[in-house]
Amino acid sequence: MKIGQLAKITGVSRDTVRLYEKMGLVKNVSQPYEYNNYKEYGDENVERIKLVLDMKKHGLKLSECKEILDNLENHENDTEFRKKFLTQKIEELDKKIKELNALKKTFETFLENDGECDKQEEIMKVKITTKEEK
Amino acid sequence: MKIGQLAKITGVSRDTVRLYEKMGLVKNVSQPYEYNNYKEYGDENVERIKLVLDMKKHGLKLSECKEILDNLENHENDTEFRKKFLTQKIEELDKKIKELNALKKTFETFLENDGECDKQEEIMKVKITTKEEK
DNA sequence: ATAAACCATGGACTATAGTCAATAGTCAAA
DNA sequence: TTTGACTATTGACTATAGTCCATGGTTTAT
Repeated sequence: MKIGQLAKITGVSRDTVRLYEKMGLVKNVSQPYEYNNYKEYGDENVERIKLVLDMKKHGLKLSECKEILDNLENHENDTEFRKKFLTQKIEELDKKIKELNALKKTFETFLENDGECDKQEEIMKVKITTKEEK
Repeated sequence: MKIGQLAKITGVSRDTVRLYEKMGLVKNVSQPYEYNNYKEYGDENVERIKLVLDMKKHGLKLSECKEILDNLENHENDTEFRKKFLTQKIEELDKKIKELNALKKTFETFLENDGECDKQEEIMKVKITTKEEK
């Protein structure tokens, strides 16, 4: 498929596809054909980009996404490696989920304490402590 | 407290504190004292920065963190507003948690399918489809 | 056939979130 | 008292993740 179609399907801009291509997140791209100078993008790039967007959404930077894609693709037959690698990634996700739940709880505490102020008194109130003396 | 102490407690650099101060994430900062040109930072900034780091970790940008802090601090007595606002933030967190769980499931699928290839064949295999003809 | 929409490439530009260096003054410990 | 650590401010620099533009060629629909 051509770049425009790939961009459209995945919902990113052509420029973004080109950036991802340069970074190695989009692969299996043909050389520009002689007869029209256009390039052909392998279909798997749809899934690659979607996975990248998914990971990016949760704070992974593109270099980290690349590392993950590379590790999975470069060890297709090394079951041991993949198992270790994926298990680790899953653990990292679990950690993130826990953190998010903690943050959620923080907000819920703010909510609960409203009306009967308590914790947000500490945290959210601007105490104007103008120390002018030494 | 002075900037160095605030930085140390929260684990960010002095420069970061200064940046946050300029952005309004760190507040209640005195003018530089005449006798030594140093500034005094209110203690609440510890909690503010910690909350910012917590939110940042999950993809919120500083401007969004500021919006949240501002909304909470500027509506201390508007229980209705706070309730609506916090409820919405909590919903957003829930959405993120769901997304993370989905991503986790994706990785778990990769893991399960190892050995008996299946889905990752589609996604992870580089099919070298070198189309040279029109 | 011609305009609109597409493609490739390169470079400039933007926003975000910092970090670093220069300058200059202050504090604290040896 | 002098060195090292701290502070303020400004501006430059960095990395990340794009976007936009210019140029020039191609394809497609009218």
